[in-house]
Parts: sequence; C-alpha cells; structure tokens
Amino acid sequence: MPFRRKLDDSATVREPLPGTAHALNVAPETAAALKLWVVLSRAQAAVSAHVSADVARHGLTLTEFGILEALYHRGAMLLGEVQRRILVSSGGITFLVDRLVAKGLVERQACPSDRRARYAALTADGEALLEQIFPAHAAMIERVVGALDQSEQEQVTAMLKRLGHGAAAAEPAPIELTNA
Amino acid sequence: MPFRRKLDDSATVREPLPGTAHALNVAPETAAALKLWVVLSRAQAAVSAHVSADVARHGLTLTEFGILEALYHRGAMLLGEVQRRILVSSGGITFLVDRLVAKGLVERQACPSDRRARYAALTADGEALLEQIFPAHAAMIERVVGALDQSEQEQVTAMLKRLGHGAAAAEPAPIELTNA
DNA sequence: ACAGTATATCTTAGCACTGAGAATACTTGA
DNA sequence: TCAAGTATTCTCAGTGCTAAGATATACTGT
Repeated sequence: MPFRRKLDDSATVREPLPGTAHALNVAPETAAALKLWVVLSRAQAAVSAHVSADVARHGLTLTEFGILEALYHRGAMLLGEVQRRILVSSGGITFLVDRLVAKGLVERQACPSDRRARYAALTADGEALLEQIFPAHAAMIERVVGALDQSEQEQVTAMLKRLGHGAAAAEPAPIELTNA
Repeated sequence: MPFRRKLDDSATVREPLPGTAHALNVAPETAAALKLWVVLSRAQAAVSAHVSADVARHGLTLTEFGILEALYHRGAMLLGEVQRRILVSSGGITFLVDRLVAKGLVERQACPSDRRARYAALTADGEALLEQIFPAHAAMIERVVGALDQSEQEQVTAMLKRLGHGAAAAEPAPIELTNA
C-alpha cells in the first residue's frame, strides 16, 4: 500500500472561508531561519518514516534499534552512556532496556567498579539479529537519502553538524533529558 | 536551570568491558548516508528541544503550535488539510483540535459545500495569542539556527528540501499517516 | 434512482516515552 | 569518620500521539 498522496484538490470547490490569513512578513534572515526549521523537520520525518517502517518489520522501535546499533558498534555500555547517546530520559532507558531484555536481545551486566552502574550488552541472539539485518538496513538508508549524491551528503552533514552543535549550545533550554 | 552536560568521564575509570564491538566497515557511500541520517536526527532534535521549550511556556505542544501557526498564516483550513500539513494521523488531528477548542484558541466551522468536512479556524483569542508570541518565537529560532549564516541556511534548506522530497517519494513505506 | 466506492471526521484502545521522585552507591572535604 | 553532595538506575503516573475501525456523507456509473 504505497499511498501516493493526491495533491490535486481540484475535485470539489469548497469556498476557502478566507478567515484572515496573516502574510508572513518578517525580515528575510528570519524567513530563512523559519524555513530551515520547517524543512529540517520535514526531511527528518520523511527519512524517519522509512527507517521506522524498516525496523518495525523486525518488531523493533526506532529507539530500540538505536540501542542495539550502538551496542553492536561500540560494545557493552553503561546505561547512562546509552542514554546520552540515544537521547532518551533516564526512565526511558530503563524501560527500553527492559523491553530488549524481555526480547532476549540485550542483557544487563554488573559493573565491577561501581555497584550503582550497570552495563547493557548484546546477547548472542542480539548480535545475530544485528548481523543479519544491518546490511539491508544500511542499504535502505542509502537509497532513501539518495536524492543527494555523496559529496552533497557530506556537505549537508557538515553543515547540520554545526547547526546541531550550535543549537545544543544555544542559550536557554538545551536538551533536557536527564533528571538529576 | 541551564544544565550544561559534563562530557568528561575522566572521573572514575571503569573498565570498558570490551564486549565485541563491531567496527562499522561499509562502503564509504554507505557510511556517508548513515552519518547523514544520524546528524539529521540530532540536529532536528536539538532545534526541536528549543522550540518545544519555547512554546511550552505558553502551555502549548509543538504540534498544537504548528496548527495555530498554520491557521494564522493561511486562514481557516479543513481538518484534513491541517492534518497533511502538520503530519499527524487522522485521529490525532481530531484530538489536537479538540484540545485547542477546549483552550478557546480554535473553533470548528461547518463546510457549506460538504457536510462531512469541517473547518478549523482561529478564534479571536487564538489570533491574539499568535500575534503576541510569534515575533519572539521567530527570533528564537533565528538565534538557535544562527550557527549557520543566512546563505548557508539557504543552501542547507535547498538540499534538505530535495532530500525530504526524495525520501517521501522513495519506494516502499513512505509517510503513512491516514488510514483509509 | 441506487449500489458501490471513496472521502472526512470521530472513537476507542493502546503504546512509547517523559518527568518527578526515590533508592542506592560513590566521592569529597572537614 | 562521617555528613553532604553527586551520580546511576529504577518506579510510576501521566501525556501525546498512532492505528484500526466506525460513522456519516459525497461521488460515480449504470
């Protein structure tokens, strides 16, 4: 069910009920910023939809997959490290790891030097699963972002990295995910 | 409570428990695509955190604000139009508009030519609110994306637009939000 | 006219995640 | 040595949204 959105609303003419539209009249630099925000969100959502659908076929959430991927590529990590890397709340990481443990893909391991801390690590099943699905996953992402060629992708990546760091460092209300 | 994250984990040395890290060895074009996806998500999240926090100060969700903004700048719209513009499910738009109606910011209006359809329109209160908060909101976004100068912003916007359209059009599992 | 199909919204159940607080363990300075 | 402060994880209630189905209305071909 590919669902191609129909953009022709030429079907029925429904008087648009004017309802006072306020033309966006702001300085051009403000307009550029606002447009960037909108386009950034839409692009992320569009790619995200594909990635979500892909991992959902294996019964996984995007966030769950993010954890598995992190553990696969970096090995066992403390829950707090995973949390910061995946950008979820402290409650969220507990919940997510619980779920992955229930699925038999991840296990908790005690930290020998700090008894408060716990490691999350892939089980053999988890490793096997990632080994199996990662290549197709990567290929799919490559295809979905294929509207840009590799050098364009690298350009955008570099700029978005600056943008992201700038935003994260910008004055009030940076990413507030932990609660301690 | 600005919460500056401490990135020095030099405090305690906790043996990293190797745990079989799998080096990401893929073709460079695949690596570029994967990195783009990660950076795109992080940048979006970083900006989103600011925008969310900003609208939350007025008791609004990001999505709610999106609806108000759309109605402010384009005038009354059919629920379905708002839905496609804001990218929420059909159930979601009903719920969101209900909430905005309860807050007195939006009202439903019958469509004279199609009795199934309803318009969403700002109330006088809704208009007043947006008139009051929009300028500061726009200024805040301008500041948050300020790591890029205007011409860089325009470049990124153009590329992200292509990326987003490409992704939305890419073969299986495009954005699937309605349920008909 | 009328059946069949498509469209627009609403209803209901449920899920993924957040936020605040709590329990425990580590660290540091007096 | 111990009190105060910090770090790490967990608990639990609440929130914002999605998905699937229901209902009502409109369109289309015969």
